Amino acid sequence: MATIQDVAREAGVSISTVSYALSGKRSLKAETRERVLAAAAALGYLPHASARMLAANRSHILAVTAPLHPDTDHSAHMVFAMEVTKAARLHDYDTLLLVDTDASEGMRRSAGTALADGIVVLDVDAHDERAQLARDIACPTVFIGIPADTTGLVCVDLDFAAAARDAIDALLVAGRRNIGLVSHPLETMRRESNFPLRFREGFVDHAREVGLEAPVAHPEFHRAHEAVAALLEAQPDLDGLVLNTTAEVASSVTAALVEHGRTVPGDVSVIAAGVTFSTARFTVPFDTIPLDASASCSAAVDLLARIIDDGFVAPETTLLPPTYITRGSVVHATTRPSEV
Amino acid sequence: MATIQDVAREAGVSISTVSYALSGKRSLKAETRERVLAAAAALGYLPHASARMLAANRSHILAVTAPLHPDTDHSAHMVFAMEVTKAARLHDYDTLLLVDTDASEGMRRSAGTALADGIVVLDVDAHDERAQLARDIACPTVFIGIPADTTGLVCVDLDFAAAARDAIDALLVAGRRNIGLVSHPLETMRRESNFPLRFREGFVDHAREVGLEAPVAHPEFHRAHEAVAALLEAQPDLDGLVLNTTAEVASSVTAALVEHGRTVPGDVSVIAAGVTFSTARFTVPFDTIPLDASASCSAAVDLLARIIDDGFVAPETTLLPPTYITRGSVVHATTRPSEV
DNA sequence: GATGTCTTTCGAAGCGCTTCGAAAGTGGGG
DNA sequence: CCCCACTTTCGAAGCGCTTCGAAAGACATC
Repeated sequence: MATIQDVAREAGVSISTVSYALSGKRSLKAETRERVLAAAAALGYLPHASARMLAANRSHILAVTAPLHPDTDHSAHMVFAMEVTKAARLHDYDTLLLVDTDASEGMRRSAGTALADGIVVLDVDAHDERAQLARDIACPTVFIGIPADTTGLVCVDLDFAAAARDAIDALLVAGRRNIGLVSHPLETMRRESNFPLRFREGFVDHAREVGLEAPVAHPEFHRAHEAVAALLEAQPDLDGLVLNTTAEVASSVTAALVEHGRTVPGDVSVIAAGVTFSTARFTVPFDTIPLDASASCSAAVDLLARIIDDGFVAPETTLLPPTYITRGSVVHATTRPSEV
Repeated sequence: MATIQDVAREAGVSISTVSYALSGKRSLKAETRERVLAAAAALGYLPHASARMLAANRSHILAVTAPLHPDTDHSAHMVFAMEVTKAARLHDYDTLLLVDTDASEGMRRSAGTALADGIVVLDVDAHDERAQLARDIACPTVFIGIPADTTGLVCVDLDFAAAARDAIDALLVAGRRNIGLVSHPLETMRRESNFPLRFREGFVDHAREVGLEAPVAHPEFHRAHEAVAALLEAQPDLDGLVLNTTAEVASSVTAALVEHGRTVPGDVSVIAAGVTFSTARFTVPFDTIPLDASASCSAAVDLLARIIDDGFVAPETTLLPPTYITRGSVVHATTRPSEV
């Protein structure tokens, strides 16, 4: 491996000149800079990562902590880890993956050894132990997700409550007033995974505000049919459905409704909200208010990079505004084919 | 952050003594070692990662390259990345995640800057560009998966051909002779993702060896029904089915067979082989010859650690023997309920 | 008492880079 | 022709650790 020494010799300059030519942190005569760059290219020079880290006191590494719960959706997990990694590369950071039991211990370790310049926390529970940890260690940290107590933290997430409100409003505009929510399994809620709670709360609150009775179902894995049955029991005139649930359940909802003699979107209009999966390939593609991993991760990493690079003091919570994607699963009540 | 200097002062010894006390690379008087350890603990000392890397010329970091193809199964992807990470921790390595377009460029970068001590390559195609890259860069690399040309590489994977043979043999033992294979989408095959090819080849070869006609279906995403129809067309007496396919297709196979008037396992016995997902929650749980991510990743990381630490010269390919999990989806042909 | 052998600890070099301060070179104004 | 300001480049310190060689001390042997 070529070192900065080799480049200096090749270009006939000192190593500090090489360093400045490559970093651009001081001005050099254009001709010198080019000679250095040419020499570096000729030798295939890449700076030694640890030497650079040590001297500059910056690792250009972000740690990503992604613990594993029994109900963790591996697919969503990976998407977030990947999106963080992609966003990080745009700021010239690499990402260290901390999983499993190592999510907390690794966070302490990578901060304590100065291995990581910053930390991105994924899959945040309401009472996540990593919240206190983040306060204790002196390492810039951004949460994707919002724990119960955000004091002293920096958190980024989709505004799930707004997403729930938007979903209800979209159904109201379509003349739907008997609206149900298919939420996540109770096990997930019990663990206080934060976003299903925030979504449900936003849903229930807004329903009350606009004067709706709005039942909520919490189907177990793959139990779409039972969820639909439960909602129809509570609300026989169900004409609007909000899905904040797993891909498995969502993909079976249309079939379940059909089995109960309801058409989609005529009898029941459906919106998937706060979900990471796409409904584009479903029998009936649903209007979606996505939890856009790319957007959340970009926002989080951008923030983190600013904190690390510029000492930016970020607000405790940054809520990303929801966006609405129309796919045709919401139609106005008067146009219901079944009423013909 | 406390440095080794602080520990040395606290313990009243030189920094080299601290280093040896912590690394154990030279013998010290027991009392001295304990004094040093106590001082280190009291100060909450953690060695500065980059300083250690620079001095020891070892980063204790493994890079994991996981590119993204359109048909990539995120879930399986994450499981592998996580299992590599877990296995790496057992050898005191952290893992750097390289995704997307960065899979190749990042491999070059992390090797060229000495950021990583070794590389684990995931999701290997038959003609993967990372194979040549691995030969070019001087960095220990292990492939999980087997490219077409393994010259000069180190590859670890489930013995898919053996898994296919075992699946056929298990069905033969159960008196089944009209056996079909549900394989992956043609798009996946075309990309030459290696394991579906190796499985299919093992299947076709062994079927020929034992004198079976054995049709193969390549359903697109979610098209289990069509695959079953195609196989029944080719083989109306189908009584054995091997699944080396996606979780979505596998989970719908039983329903598709039932729609064609076939019971499982009576009329058609089914084995899922070379798959990462569990069939435990399926309507009929299938006998499985799993592609065990944990086993593959452990084997790969163990190998890589030995190569890095001891200069071990590993064989080009290490095929892991398949294991058979019985779940009741294979019964002997004479016991078919439908023949009653 | 000198020599050799162990054990235990220390000092210092060096890993490859960044960065500060200063030296060397250049040119305009007095 | 000297001085000053500016540009351009260099030298050296230092980041925190590992590791080699050697010093210092203890003890047995001749």
